Amino acid sequence: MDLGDIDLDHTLSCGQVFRWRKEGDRWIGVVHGHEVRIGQRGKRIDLETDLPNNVLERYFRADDDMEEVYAFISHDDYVRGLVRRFHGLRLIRQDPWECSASYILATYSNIPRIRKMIERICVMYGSEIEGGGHAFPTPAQIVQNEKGAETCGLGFRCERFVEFAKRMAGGGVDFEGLRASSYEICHKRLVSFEGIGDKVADCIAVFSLDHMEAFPIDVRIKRVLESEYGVRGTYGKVSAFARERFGAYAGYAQEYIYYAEDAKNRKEVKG
DNA sequence: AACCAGGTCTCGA
DNA sequence: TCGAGACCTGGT
Repeated sequence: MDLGDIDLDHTLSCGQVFRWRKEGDRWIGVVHGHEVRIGQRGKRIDLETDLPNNVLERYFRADDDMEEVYAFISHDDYVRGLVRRFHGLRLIRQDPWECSASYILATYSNIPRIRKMIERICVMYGSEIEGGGHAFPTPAQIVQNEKGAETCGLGFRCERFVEFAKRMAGGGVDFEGLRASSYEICHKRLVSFEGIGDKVADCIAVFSLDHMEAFPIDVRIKRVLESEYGVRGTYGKVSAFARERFGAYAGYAQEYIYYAEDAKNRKEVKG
């Protein structure tokens, strides 16, 4: 299998996906209801899964031309430096429903806790899969037992999560339509759902619906945009600046910046 | 032990 | 349209 120019460690630990863990030198995750074990030594990928190659290539966005991506976003020394440091960090094309549900849960929380919330949801609702893990639940599985979510430690996100599952189960969300539409239409539509605001809408757009110009802004990104570029103001204003500056691949720039800030925190914690 | 977290919603000005 | 507060809970 050829994943192209990719660094699995950066790609799977940068915070865009929540269900991967590293054991030894291999990453273990669940993709589209199948366990995937994958490792990397240099350019060589070793893989253990019953998923077809083309599904994984799609998941890892092997179709992205990274030279073009880097050309688009390398507008200044700051981003150029990040591209050099974290070369091979790629966006992942997640399942839209899993992505939406995950980022609704990610609201006003932190990654370790988000991972736990999602894991509890999967154990509570998801089908058992080969390898001993659980698939991410379907909307129908959640709707079937609404009360179950209350014991998963979701806090105020619980109601939003269940409501969105209901909406999904009722066929109220046309993800493929949103994938085919413009970024602006997609964002506008996503924001109309309860529990999805500007930031989560952009996460869904860029992480699962191929709108690579979407630029999610959380507190960290907000701080960086102010310190590096002197930009502040409303979400709409700041994200418009980022889309204008980094163009069609602004979402990639965002992920490199986010990961860089994450690395900074890890270093500080270690002292 | 406080502080803060991959924000969203509500509500006045 | 914009800024301010509240908000479950648990990591650090």
